[in-house]
Amino acid sequence: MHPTRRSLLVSKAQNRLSRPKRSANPRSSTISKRKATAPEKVVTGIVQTSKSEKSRDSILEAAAKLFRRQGYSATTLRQIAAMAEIKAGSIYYYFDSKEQILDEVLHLGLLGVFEAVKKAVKDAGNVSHRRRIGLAIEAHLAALLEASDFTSANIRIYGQLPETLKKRHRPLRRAYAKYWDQLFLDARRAGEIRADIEIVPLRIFVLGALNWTIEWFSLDSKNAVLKLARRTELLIFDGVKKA
Amino acid sequence: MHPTRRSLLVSKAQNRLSRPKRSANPRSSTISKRKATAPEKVVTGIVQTSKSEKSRDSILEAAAKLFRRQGYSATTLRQIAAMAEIKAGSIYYYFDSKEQILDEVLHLGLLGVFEAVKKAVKDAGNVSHRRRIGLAIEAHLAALLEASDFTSANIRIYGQLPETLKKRHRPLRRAYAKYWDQLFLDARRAGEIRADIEIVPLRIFVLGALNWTIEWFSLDSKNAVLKLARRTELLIFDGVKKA
Amino acid sequence: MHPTRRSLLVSKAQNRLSRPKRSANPRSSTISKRKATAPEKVVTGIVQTSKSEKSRDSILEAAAKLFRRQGYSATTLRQIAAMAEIKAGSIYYYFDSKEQILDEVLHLGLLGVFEAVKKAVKDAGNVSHRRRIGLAIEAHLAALLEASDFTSANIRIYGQLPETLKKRHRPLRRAYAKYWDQLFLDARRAGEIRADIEIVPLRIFVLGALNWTIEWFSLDSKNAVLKLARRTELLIFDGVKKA
Amino acid sequence: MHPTRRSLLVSKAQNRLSRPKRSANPRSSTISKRKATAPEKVVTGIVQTSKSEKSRDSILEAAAKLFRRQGYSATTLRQIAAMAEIKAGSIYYYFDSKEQILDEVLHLGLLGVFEAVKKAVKDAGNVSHRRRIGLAIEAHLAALLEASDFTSANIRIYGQLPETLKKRHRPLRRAYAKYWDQLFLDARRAGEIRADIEIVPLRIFVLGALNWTIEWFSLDSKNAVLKLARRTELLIFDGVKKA
DNA sequence: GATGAATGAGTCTTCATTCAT
DNA sequence: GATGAATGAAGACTCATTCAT
Repeated sequence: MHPTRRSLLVSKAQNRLSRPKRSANPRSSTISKRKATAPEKVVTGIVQTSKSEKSRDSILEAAAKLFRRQGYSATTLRQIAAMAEIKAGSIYYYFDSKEQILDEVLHLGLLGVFEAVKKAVKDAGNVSHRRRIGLAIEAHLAALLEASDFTSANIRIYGQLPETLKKRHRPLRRAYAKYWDQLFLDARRAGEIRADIEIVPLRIFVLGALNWTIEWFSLDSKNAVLKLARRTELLIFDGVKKA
Repeated sequence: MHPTRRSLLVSKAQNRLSRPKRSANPRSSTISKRKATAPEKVVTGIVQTSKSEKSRDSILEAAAKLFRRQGYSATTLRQIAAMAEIKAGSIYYYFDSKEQILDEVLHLGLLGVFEAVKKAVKDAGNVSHRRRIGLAIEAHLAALLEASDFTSANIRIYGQLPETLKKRHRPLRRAYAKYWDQLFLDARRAGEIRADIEIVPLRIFVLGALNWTIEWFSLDSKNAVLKLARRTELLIFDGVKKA
Repeated sequence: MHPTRRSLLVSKAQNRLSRPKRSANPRSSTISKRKATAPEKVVTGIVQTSKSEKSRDSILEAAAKLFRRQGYSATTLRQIAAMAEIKAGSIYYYFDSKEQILDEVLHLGLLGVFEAVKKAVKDAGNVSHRRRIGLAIEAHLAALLEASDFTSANIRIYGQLPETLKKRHRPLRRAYAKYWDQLFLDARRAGEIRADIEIVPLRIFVLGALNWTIEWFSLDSKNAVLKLARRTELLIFDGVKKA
Repeated sequence: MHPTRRSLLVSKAQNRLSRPKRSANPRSSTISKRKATAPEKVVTGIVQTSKSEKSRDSILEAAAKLFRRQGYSATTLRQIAAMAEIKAGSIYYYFDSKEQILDEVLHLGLLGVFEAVKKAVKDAGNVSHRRRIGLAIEAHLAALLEASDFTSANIRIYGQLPETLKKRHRPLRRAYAKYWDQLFLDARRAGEIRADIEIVPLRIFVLGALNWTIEWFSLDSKNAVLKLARRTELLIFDGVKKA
């Protein structure tokens, strides 16, 4: 995920995330974006993240990596701090609680796949529905297996979180599901998917097969993800039986 | 899982599980099976578990349910004790550590699906390979979604455990994977699966799709699992595209 | 320590030890001695300890050994039970509490040296004071290093016990100290010890040197204790300097 | 023990003690000594310990006092914390475990006597061997009975610790014993001790007599320790018998 | 006589969190 | 911005003790 993208995501996240710790939190993304327009940055054309923001990001990245690997409960703030190369106490300069970090990680993770998939589909232009879905599969897998740890953290830990923590993310999750349903629906309408296939079970089936890859997959060869995506598309569309 | 079955599983588990807390652990299922031959039990034909064993089992069951729901780290011994209706300290009469409980839950869970699937396949008799695989799918889903919480706990939490804890279960996991590979291999040899389908990716794909159901599925209608199994078999074999 | 002796000690201990657990405690040594006069035992002339008493004794012996080795706090009832080859719960058939076991161990230990020393001195007959003290030294060392673990347990752990537990044993301890003081006093009066030597510091010095041997000594050669005793007597009487 | 001395000891201890809790432990005495060169401290000439170090030291001091009084097992971290006037959890900011506290207490205690004795002997200058040994005796007794609780804690509890804990301290203990052996050896070579006296038993005898004083001695009069030392020297060299 | 099963109080230890500096 | 120091609540685990059988 590029810094630019990240900043965007953070800013959106910020909107729906909890109570800023201090009345005027200087690290709210609103301000950071404002800072991004500051002279010296405009010059380079690159979004320079301030030192402060770098810390904030490295906390999130460390958290994502650890959540993904060990789960939420098993991850301590000290582990996160160590990986982010700061002291545990400093985390509270950026976040109100461990829970808030989780919230942000989850949100960024979901936003990550969602936007990647949408972009892939949009960039596809005028192609067959099968191809469009194939590209969505590839984007989903890439977000999960290649990009950042945010998406994989989300997929891995979401199921085990208490209701309270899940609640906030349900709308976006539902939206993502709907997006896939639409892809399949369009394909069925266009006759590229048999009429007797029910959409929701299909989506569950497909996303399940995709998400489960975190448990087994390890990035070895160059375009492993691409190959995996192709194979998966093939299985889904053609099935396994002899014609 | 029937008590009978469970006892069997426990006894096997016992063999490979760590240091029995007391030199001669009287709660080993070996003894309980011996007890099962006592007069009054022979009459009823039902394996009566002793009070002691009931406690042990209810600890395991509670642990499985909680591990499945919240993960290993987030589950406290007090929660397990509360659900098993004993006091936390008493757990240590039956187990040496939380880790040992985990070990046993994981083992029973894996043994559970594995034996269920093997049985389903064996009982199928002389049927097509597709049918055989369909039955395996059904058995796997049933173990995961209907039977006990052991299998679902295993599937859900395994990925987040530290290496040390996973290690002990790897052999059986590998055996289970091999078992599925064989099912697919046989089907391909018999020409029921296209020759260009690679077995290992297929198995990963299929088991992923099955396992992921824990994240979404909730037992509502009567034969929900059966329907799910049929639909999944259809997707896998026929794919989604129009003939 | 011979069973006979032991029984005696136990009976005395009993008198000053705490509240019998049950109104009519069948294991009080009074009763056990009565049992010892039962026909079949009179015949053999040997004090046969009943099975019950054997358990009681082995608990005490195990406790002494463990207290000596690890201290009182670090020793668990389960360790004692294991070494006595019974189950932890059964200890409560013989003793009211861990504290009571301690009490008895301490008492037996002190009584042990005390009586051994008195006997050695009495058996010496008409000898020089130096010889008498030499024999006392030997007896003390033998009780400490050879005989049972009761005396060494006492010497080792007494200093770290809370006041409440020490209190009960103070009278006997004082009596033992007085006994040694008398030995030295007699020797001084008889001119075998210089007149300028103060008795109490001398006794502290000597007993200190003797007691400390538990920390270093290990029984290797046959009459190691005897040699140690001789050497110690020599050091005490002659000192180290050239005549 | 003076703060200065203590700091020194701590720093040496630090070197050989286990895994500092955090990569760069800021409470190492190295830093504190550096701090000691800060202006205001140079003025007073007194080593001002930082607040942090004060806590660490008071934990150690409390531990030493309690270990000495009750033994290691019987001492709880809450007791240590209470005496050090902090909360139990805070102990873990400075130490990894109760065991590490023990380790440090033991080490400081042994180092304490050892250095005190060496210093006393070195400062003695050109004196008779008897006088030198007399001074060593005095220094040993002073370390044990007057100075800190570290040495007395060491002497009292060492014998009851499990092998694992003793192991680390054996080299220094052996070195201390060797040091005394050398003192006696020199004296014997110089003809101040009879040729027939064996060194090792003599050292055991002498140190035993000295160490045992913890069990009885209580500081009452001003130069009680000095008197005790003189008396002990006299007993050792001249023995008790009439010339 | 003896024990299997259980418990409650307490132990060491961890950890999110706070806050003065 | 950042951290060193501290804390309280909770976690896993231990242990003396109890008691029905």
